[in-house]
Amino acid sequence: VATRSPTETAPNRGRPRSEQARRAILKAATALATQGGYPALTIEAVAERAGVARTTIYRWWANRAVLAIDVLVDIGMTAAPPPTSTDSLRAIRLELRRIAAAASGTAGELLLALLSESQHDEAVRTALHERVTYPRREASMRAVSAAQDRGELRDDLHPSVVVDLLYGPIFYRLLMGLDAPTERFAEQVFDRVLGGVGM
Amino acid sequence: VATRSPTETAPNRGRPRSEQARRAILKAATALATQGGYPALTIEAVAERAGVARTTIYRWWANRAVLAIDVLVDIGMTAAPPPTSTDSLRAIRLELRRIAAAASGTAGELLLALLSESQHDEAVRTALHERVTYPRREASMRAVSAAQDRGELRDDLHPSVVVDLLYGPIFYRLLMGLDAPTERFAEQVFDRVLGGVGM
Amino acid sequence: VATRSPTETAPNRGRPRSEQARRAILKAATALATQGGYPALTIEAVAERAGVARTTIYRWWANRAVLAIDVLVDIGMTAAPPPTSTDSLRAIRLELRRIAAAASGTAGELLLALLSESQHDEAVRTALHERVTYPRREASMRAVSAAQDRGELRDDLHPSVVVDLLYGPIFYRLLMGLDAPTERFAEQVFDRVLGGVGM
Amino acid sequence: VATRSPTETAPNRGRPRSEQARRAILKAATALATQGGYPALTIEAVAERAGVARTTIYRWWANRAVLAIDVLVDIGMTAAPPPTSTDSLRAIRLELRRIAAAASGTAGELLLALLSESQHDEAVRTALHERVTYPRREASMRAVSAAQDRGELRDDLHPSVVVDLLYGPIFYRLLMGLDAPTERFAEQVFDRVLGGVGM
DNA sequence: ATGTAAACGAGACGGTACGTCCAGTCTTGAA
DNA sequence: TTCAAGACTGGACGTACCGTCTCGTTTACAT
Repeated sequence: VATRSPTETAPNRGRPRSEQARRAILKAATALATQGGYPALTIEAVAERAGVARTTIYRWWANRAVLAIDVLVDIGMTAAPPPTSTDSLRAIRLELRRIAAAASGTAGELLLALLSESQHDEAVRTALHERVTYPRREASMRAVSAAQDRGELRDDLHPSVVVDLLYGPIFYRLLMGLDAPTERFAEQVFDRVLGGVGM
Repeated sequence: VATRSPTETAPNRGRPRSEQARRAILKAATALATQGGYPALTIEAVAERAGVARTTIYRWWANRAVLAIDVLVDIGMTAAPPPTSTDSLRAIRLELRRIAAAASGTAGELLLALLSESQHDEAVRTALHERVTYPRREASMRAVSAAQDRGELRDDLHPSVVVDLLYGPIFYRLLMGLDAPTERFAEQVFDRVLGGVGM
Repeated sequence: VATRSPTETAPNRGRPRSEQARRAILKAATALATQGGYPALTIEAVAERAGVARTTIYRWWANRAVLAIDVLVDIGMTAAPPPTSTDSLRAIRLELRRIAAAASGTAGELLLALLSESQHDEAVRTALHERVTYPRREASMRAVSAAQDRGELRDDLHPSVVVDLLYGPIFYRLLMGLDAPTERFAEQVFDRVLGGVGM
Repeated sequence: VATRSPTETAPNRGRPRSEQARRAILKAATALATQGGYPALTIEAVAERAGVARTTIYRWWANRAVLAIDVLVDIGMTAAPPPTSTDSLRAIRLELRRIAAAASGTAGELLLALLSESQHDEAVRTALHERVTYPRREASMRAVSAAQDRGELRDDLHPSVVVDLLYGPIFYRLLMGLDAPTERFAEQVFDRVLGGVGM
């Protein structure tokens, strides 16, 4: 969870940041987002609930969007910890199920809102990619690449294409508000992407 | 393009609705959305640009979200008219390319914003599904179903799963702000979904 | 009591200004200023007390200073109505007593605060002069001028000098926070300015 | 120039106060006030300009108002040093001219702001009187008293009334933002207060 | 020489009010 | 009835300073 770094000049100058306040803010923000989604995650409400001054929030988070990113990362880390052994296709299949299960809640909601926000805020876009999108995506791509090397997958495809084929359908259902992606659906996707749907 | 219907009491009483105003509003809204996306599409700005009173907009559109839906439909109809002959897999392949080409612009941006909005507004969610999501989705599902009947596709899969496998990757790239989905990518997706990526 | 004029285009367009709101605002502002002086006269407090939205205040008053001017004028008009018959020296003597009596309260306090504010806000300075300072000052100068014409006063002095000699001591005590100018003091001032203090 | 006294327990314990810092603060504060008046005299700006921590300012000055008083005294001492020989009417006439010349600048501006502030801050009011208002006023009153004893002035007037008659018009013009009091005006005032304006 | 008390630099914190932007509603007169 | 105009309520924003607090660091006197 990375916020603005404590104004980096000398290492230990000035009053140290209040860890307590930071935690209270994040906790309050998470609670609010869980209950009312992104619209409920106002700086004002967070400040009140955390028992913290509004200015204290602004000192560390530039706006509510980047605070929401921290909340999203927090939730995501808990609900679907990033895959550790990304070296096999099996790991991807598992990860797929986890994502499907985890994302159909506050996490998915926040993600959607932030993606929308990120279209007009460079900083949000960057943060979202660096802290949410890319880490998992690249782990997956490495796994795909390894599988290609082992001869388990066609190697005439860029790994990103394979990753998109796998994750795309899950997030499609999620973001478009279609039927929620079940774990069963995730498994079907995995199997059919590997085997194809043609005769 | 469906707005509120002219308050239905007696058929033709009072001043008739100004068709000109309706068009001016939609045109202004489209222009604003094209330039600055959803955040620029404020009722205030639309009213000024269309030379129309704010009240007039609210008389016909419940809020800015549903106005944006009309804009989205307008743009979508032009950029990627809904498939006419949905009876062959070829048609889906073509549709896929069209979507990939069309959605990487104002349309995709608006869609994302509206999806975000729809999470806390029942009416928006319904309108978005009825006027944007379902029509195309159901046409695609019928095409898949027909292909299954003709024995061109495995028939142990629900058509919706196949549709998600095809459209998912495209919209995934689009909505997540990854590399824009190119037409080439669309073709790869189609081919690999049919043939599989395994060895 | 002049605020921003109702956006002057066509005469009777749009929803008319709410007289009720205007009065409630002014009443609330006066009450707050009377109790806690200028510092208590915050837009926020006025809005709450008047049961009015903050934006409504800002629509008609550019900032709290010009609102305070209206309050000052209101109070001043009541406590010391501008002299009607300004044609005799007797009138000035009376006016002097009235000012001395009236200004030692909320009015004096507001005046001081506004003078301070006006030093860095052109608009406030102008409004203060046009609506508070000049009207009375010019009436007094006309009275002095008339007295000079009648031969009751030396005519080798600019009327403004005479006015300053008369009003200066009163406001000096007032603004500098010295002993409050009593009516007795006002009379002494008048008499000694006319007769001199020398032997 | 009186600030808080160095926490008085044991006589000479701990690190001694930095005279250099004190001077830097006062110099910075004066510069800021000269340029932008009282509003520019923020603790934050002073601290930065003086290269000093905000805490250091607060250690010696209770708030920005009393710091401003020190600035005012500094400026006043330089621009219009207090009269040395206050024993003759001539000295008052000179002092009057000096005041008129000096006060039409940063000094007058600060004075006005501080008078305003002093209305709701007992400590400021006291300090302002003790360090600015009274010293000069009492010197003037002694001079008047002496002149009365010598038979140069009517002795049926309290000296404070005479002082107000003399200084009032000058400060009236100054504080009310009327035409700046010129030295010529100061002389007229002196002469007319002694001789009267009547026929 | 060394311990200790106070000053100092830095900066986080709680807090108040500001003025702004829009949203969506209400009220009027004219078409 | 609709339309244009515009006043209204209301929520949240992000900013600027205030004055307080809590650190680590420095400095000089008193032991």
